[in-house]
Amino acid sequence: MTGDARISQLKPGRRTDIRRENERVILDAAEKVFAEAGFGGATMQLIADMAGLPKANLHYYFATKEDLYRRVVQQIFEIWLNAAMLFDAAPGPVEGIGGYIDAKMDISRTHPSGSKVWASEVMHGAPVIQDYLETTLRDWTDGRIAVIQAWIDDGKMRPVNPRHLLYLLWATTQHYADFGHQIQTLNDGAPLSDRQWAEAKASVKDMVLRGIGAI
Amino acid sequence: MTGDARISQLKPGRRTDIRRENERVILDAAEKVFAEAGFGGATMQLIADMAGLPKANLHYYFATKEDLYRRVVQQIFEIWLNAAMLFDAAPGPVEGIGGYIDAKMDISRTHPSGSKVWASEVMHGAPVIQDYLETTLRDWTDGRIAVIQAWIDDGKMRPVNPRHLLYLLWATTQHYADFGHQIQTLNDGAPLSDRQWAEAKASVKDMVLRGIGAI
DNA sequence: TCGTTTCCTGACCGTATGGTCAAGGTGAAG
DNA sequence: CTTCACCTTGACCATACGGTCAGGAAACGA
Repeated sequence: MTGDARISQLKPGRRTDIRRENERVILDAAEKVFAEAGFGGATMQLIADMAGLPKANLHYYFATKEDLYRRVVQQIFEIWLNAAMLFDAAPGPVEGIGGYIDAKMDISRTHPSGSKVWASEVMHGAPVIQDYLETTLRDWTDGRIAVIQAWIDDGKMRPVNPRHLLYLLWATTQHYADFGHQIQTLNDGAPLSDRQWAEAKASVKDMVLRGIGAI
Repeated sequence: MTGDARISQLKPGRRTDIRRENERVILDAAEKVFAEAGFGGATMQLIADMAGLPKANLHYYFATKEDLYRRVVQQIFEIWLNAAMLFDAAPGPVEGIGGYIDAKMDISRTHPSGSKVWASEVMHGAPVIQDYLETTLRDWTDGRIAVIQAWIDDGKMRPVNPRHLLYLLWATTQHYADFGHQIQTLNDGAPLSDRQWAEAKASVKDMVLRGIGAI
């Protein structure tokens, strides 16, 4: 009880470390609770319990529930963007889009809560991250459309509509996180095994890359 | 639109008509509010305002918020199932899957709120419709997998994993409803026009049917 | 007309929630 | 040891929410 395993710092124990560590714990708990209950259904008490901290302590680090939620969504957005970089260094659609599918599928498996929070936020009209949609996401989308168009112009894939290809990629890869519960239910209640995840990734890549004439 | 002209009965004014009409108005309002705010974020007062009825009147027709929500979700589930019938009467994947994509895309356009409520329900672990997932949806899925497998065996399409093909279809078509706000934002803030919807449907069908070697 | 069933609704209630606060704890620097 | 900035938290508060209820208004059938 006294030996709190929360902080495993050995040497520094700096104040900033306490802050960083607690913010980390709270954000992780909040991501789960927001994903499972939605913004309205989530309660600060629930998040506090899951974080193993008293509720008042959350308000010391995050002024309001909305502030906490905003931080969670921003965190997810960065993960999306990082995964998106695979697109650029690729010589063609097989590596670029194939790698993007791999990355997004991996994220759906490792960060399902984040994906759900993002989906929920967008479904509710993106009250918190509307500006991100209008700036960062739009710019990124335009850039990727240009890359795909270049591949098309180079004859590396069929002339498909790049925008709707992106939507198909987003939809399909995130489906394995957002609708993970439905997929699990249709899998006799068991989470997808390593083998099944590999099969899912291979199937998606196969259908998409064939669909765009890249293989 | 849920006009405020609640009761436009001229002749019969039957009791059952009053009940039916008010339930209709309430369910429509509830679908919108649940879609926009989630179950937790939705309030009976909000639904009442949108329905143009006093809150106490909602509780006359629907005992609890959860009852009302349950009815909304069931209503959506039936729409899904109806659209799914197109699958059966088709001689091959071009008509069957192509028609299914058309139908699902149309639903995404005409019933975006319903799709969002369904998505939200599943994302939160399907607390209300878990039994539907385990029975009706599972049976339907197994049946469609058999149909697709038969098409594959008949050489009408490439041997893809039918289950993951279904997931790709669900994900992509519902994406246009669930992420409609994001799509609209990336479309300069304007809803997709008739022409753009047609382009979306054509693009999805083209990529999918090519991906499975049906065309 | 009267009686009965159904519908309508303002006022009310217990509870749970987001948020506040003041008092106390903690650790490092001087 | 003292100081001081930072961290912790039980207790508390105002509000908003889901739900209740009693009493009245319509809508029928007879």
